[in-house]
Amino acid sequence: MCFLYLEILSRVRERFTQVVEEQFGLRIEQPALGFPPNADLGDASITACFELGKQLRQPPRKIAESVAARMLPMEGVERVSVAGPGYLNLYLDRAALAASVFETRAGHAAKVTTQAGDGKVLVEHTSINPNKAAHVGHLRNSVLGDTFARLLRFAGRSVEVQNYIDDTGVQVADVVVGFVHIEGKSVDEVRALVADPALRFDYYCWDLYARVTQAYEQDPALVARRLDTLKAIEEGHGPVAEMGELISTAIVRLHLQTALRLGIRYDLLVEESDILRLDFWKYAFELLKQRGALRFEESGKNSGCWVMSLSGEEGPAEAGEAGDTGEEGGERDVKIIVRSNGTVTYVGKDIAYHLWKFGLLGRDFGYERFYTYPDGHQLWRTTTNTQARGAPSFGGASDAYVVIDSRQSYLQRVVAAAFRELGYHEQAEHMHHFAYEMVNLSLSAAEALGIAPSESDRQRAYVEVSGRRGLGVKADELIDAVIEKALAEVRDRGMTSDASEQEAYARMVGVAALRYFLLKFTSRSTIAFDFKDALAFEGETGPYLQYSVVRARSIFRKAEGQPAIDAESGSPESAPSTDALQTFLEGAEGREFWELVVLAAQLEMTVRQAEASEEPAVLAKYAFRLAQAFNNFYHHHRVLAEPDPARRSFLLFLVRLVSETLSATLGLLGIEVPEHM
RNA sequence: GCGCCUGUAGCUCAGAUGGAUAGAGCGUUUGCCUCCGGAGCAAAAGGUCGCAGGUUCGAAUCCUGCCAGGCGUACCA
Repeated sequence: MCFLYLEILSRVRERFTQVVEEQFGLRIEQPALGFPPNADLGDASITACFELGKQLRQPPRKIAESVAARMLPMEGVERVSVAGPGYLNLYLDRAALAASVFETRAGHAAKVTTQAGDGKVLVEHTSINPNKAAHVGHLRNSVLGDTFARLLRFAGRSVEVQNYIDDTGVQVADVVVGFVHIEGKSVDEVRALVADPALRFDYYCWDLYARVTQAYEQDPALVARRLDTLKAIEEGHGPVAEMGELISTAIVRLHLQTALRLGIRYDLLVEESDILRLDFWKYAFELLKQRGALRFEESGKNSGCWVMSLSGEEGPAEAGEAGDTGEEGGERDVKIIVRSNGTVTYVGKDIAYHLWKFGLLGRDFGYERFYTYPDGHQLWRTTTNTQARGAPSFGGASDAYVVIDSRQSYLQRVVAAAFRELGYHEQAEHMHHFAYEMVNLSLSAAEALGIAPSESDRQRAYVEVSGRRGLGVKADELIDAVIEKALAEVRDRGMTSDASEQEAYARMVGVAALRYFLLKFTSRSTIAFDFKDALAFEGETGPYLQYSVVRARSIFRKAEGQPAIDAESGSPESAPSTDALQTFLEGAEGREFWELVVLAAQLEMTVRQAEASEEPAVLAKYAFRLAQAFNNFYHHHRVLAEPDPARRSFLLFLVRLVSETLSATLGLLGIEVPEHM
């Protein structure tokens, strides 16, 4: 029997619903639950009696009292009480919950899946234009996507991570223009640059891209070259296309390495060029026309275009919109999908891609092995050769998350609207735009980078990152800086003199600092990037979390070395007896221990909340609260010096339970824990 | 103009489905190593939750209107 919070709460709901139905003949859906402000008032509470009071025209407290009398017996719940104007508070069976959490964390119990988990979930993230080095904003995307994928897996879902590569877009074309028309380089010369070990090709392109953007402003002829170049790249043959391919593949490989430094991996790279060359759009276009989702404009400003109507995009719910009889006559809410010259817009390609994601296109890519990760994990890439065999089955998902910044909301809504127009309402519901806000530069960060803020920048107190202008913090430079700082700390503390160990620890600490920094903000919050905050190792930071686990593990290491402590209690394989647990979890001091157990028991519930709200920060905050609670405990109780063996055994059990929970949580955040730090 | 988002402590931010005394980190001030690791612990100070109404047993949270910011609304991607 499992007593983790998630299960207990659903049992409580069930029971409450049942009792209310028996007693009042009223069927309620999802009774409201809450958490009391402190453990004296209980471990969970039902707040539904207030709502019921209205319906039954009775005082909530009276209802709560009459229901309370019949809630028990219930597995996992020891006591029920009524408080205040009508809270129904539940006191859990402390020994049972503690033992259950321990069994689960120690891997003795079956892993809890927090939901039904039918079908594959696809998470698309990173998707950086392959024409320059990645910057902090891209890191936010990747870390959010990667963390979300990790917690979906924990929740029992089968997850496929895709990275969309816009290898035929204007941004790649711009860099090609730079090489060809500004630097006068040949394909071979660019190839030599890529191969040059002394040169960071992505940094080189970062600068070149900024130069090209500037050059466009001074030389209109160059803008014409840009169009030719884009066309050649889209068509896919000739030296220009070859150079585009060369650049984008080289940059993608560098982006993969950057992501890998933070522990981020992918399953599949989807290339836009393959979507074009396999005519995915043609099939999507046919489908859209067949089902009347697109309309050809014979006249007006959009004459010659295929457009999609966006009115009523929120589904059939809003029938009563009589207001727009104005001069535009509803023409306002249309989106051009096919231009008057016959070419398809970005949204069109995205519609085709998403149809494929859900297995609705009736077509598939070819696949080739692209990269093997150090741990053997295979990364695939799409190709036009659909005859190749041996690849796993990609796509065909039942849920798709797209991690893109919030500026893309409109386009995401257009894709969903297209699905509804096609009659795929179910799939439209399962398309999730995982939106997040930008990373800007704080004034001090801008200053550190030698960027002079404009007057309006000063007023807003931040500077916008701009790849186009070459303004921003390069991802690798930031990772270098944070690891370098961590290395200095690790050396200072002298935990090890082995240089390669020091480097390994510094890498883990630096990555933890950076990942946690990017995760602790909710995605709706704009980050004003500041070096001081991002490089902090104290307070609410990744290293603080790691440190907590390191301390806990250090106790076990020392415990094993003490002959007075037997192997069993030194590293408890099983929980203490029920009697012992009850004894130590009672009373004023027991309450302190109990609060730790409760917190640890809430991991699954927290993961579910993070998943449902599409908010990894929820999990990050949970990790911090758990670490704080543990550090507090650590400071107030000496485990190894405890003279009473039974009590020492219990304290070890508690340390084990919490540290296992915390390291599991850190795993979900992509944070590794070094042995020393 | 229309649409979406944001406004909480000096600074940076949490506050799921309305719930019990609005929290944390940083910074400031002050304590704590005879004790398993001080990247730590504890305490103090710091709040008209942008403003004004409304809904109800109860509002930082929901509704309306203002104010201030951001983003979007391309035959760009």
